[in-house]
Amino acid sequence: MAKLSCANIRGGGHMMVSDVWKEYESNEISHSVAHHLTAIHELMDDLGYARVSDVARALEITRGSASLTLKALKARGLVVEDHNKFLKLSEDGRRIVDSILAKRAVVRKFLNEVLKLDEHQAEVDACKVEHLLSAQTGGQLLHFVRFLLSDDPTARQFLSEFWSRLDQKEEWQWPVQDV
Amino acid sequence: MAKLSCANIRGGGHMMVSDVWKEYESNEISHSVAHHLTAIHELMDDLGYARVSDVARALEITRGSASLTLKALKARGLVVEDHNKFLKLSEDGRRIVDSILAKRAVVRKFLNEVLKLDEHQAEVDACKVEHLLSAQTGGQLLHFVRFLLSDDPTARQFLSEFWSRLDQKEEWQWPVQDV
DNA sequence: ATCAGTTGTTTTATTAGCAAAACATCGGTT
DNA sequence: AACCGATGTTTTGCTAATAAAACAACTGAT
Repeated sequence: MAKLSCANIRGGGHMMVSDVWKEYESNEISHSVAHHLTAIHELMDDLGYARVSDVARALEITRGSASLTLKALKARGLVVEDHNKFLKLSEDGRRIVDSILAKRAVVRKFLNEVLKLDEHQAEVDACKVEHLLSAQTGGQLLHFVRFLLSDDPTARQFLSEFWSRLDQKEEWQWPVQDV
Repeated sequence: MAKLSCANIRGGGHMMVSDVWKEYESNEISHSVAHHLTAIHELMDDLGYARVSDVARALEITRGSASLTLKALKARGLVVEDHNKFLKLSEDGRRIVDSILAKRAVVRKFLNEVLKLDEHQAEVDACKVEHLLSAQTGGQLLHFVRFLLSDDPTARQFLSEFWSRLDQKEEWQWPVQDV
């Protein structure tokens, strides 16, 4: 029978044979790491600085937890620390945040402006998914959404047709399988 | 400043104040749990039965790990055990698997048949995301994909226009933000 | 200068998820 | 009966991510 497992089920544990080829890339960005990094980014925008405590407050976790995670991120070279405990994204860290925010933005836009899910739902689902999508998927989705929401008459016509059908359902149920 | 955290960052830890309202729902389905449940489902289809060892083999984890996880799932009432150690999904378990597989199928179809990502990439990304999407998102996406891939001339025209533009790019880069 | 509040770190403990290894059980061979 | 292989469980240990609590260091007001 077919292998059931997908790319990365494991949360922790040791390196496996199939992972050896990226042994010292360690490129995996967990949900937690994604949020620590984006928190620093947004804090820099909002406050002009980001300390351990600020990150902890933003993420609603204890300072101790943030301290540990951020220590690991400094070790990974994604975050750098000021002479006075002020945090900043490294070049690598910024690249990661950029790609995450880009994916989050395009997913949110698609869910909200195309599928017409309410903003909160769109935000929540985009947040869950942002760090998991491949660059390919993110890129293609971006092209799709851009064209879909462009002035192109084909796109406008398609969308208005789709939305009018959506309105007619209103009460949709959630069928299974066999899409 | 705005709260940065989204629905469920936490991996473990205790129940938080904001979670109390669903204290004994414990509805969260982790990636791991999703795969244990779907493994049982597919094993029933393929072999006609599913034991701890079969699940472990399918997921490529040790029997010990599978044994522990499945014990927890029995305790949660999602999996039931035969008089002779044969596993089966409960009614609740089946409902969860159905919704997961439905979401996986529609996401895979969208990524592969609309965004034209190769099957492997589509499968991997769908697998990562399947258990995270809300029922609303899954439902709306289903309607969207159905209409998009239907015979409707508006949809056909839109898709062919989108694809022709995709072909003209071919080498796309991955810009940031400001979608 | 002292005292309170904020900040950062460390230590201890928890949970989820895994591996590895030891163990027990059952079933069929020989 | 003895053995081998497959199966299921338990124990121990690991990582990631958290909380909680203790601690140290700095900051500011009085």
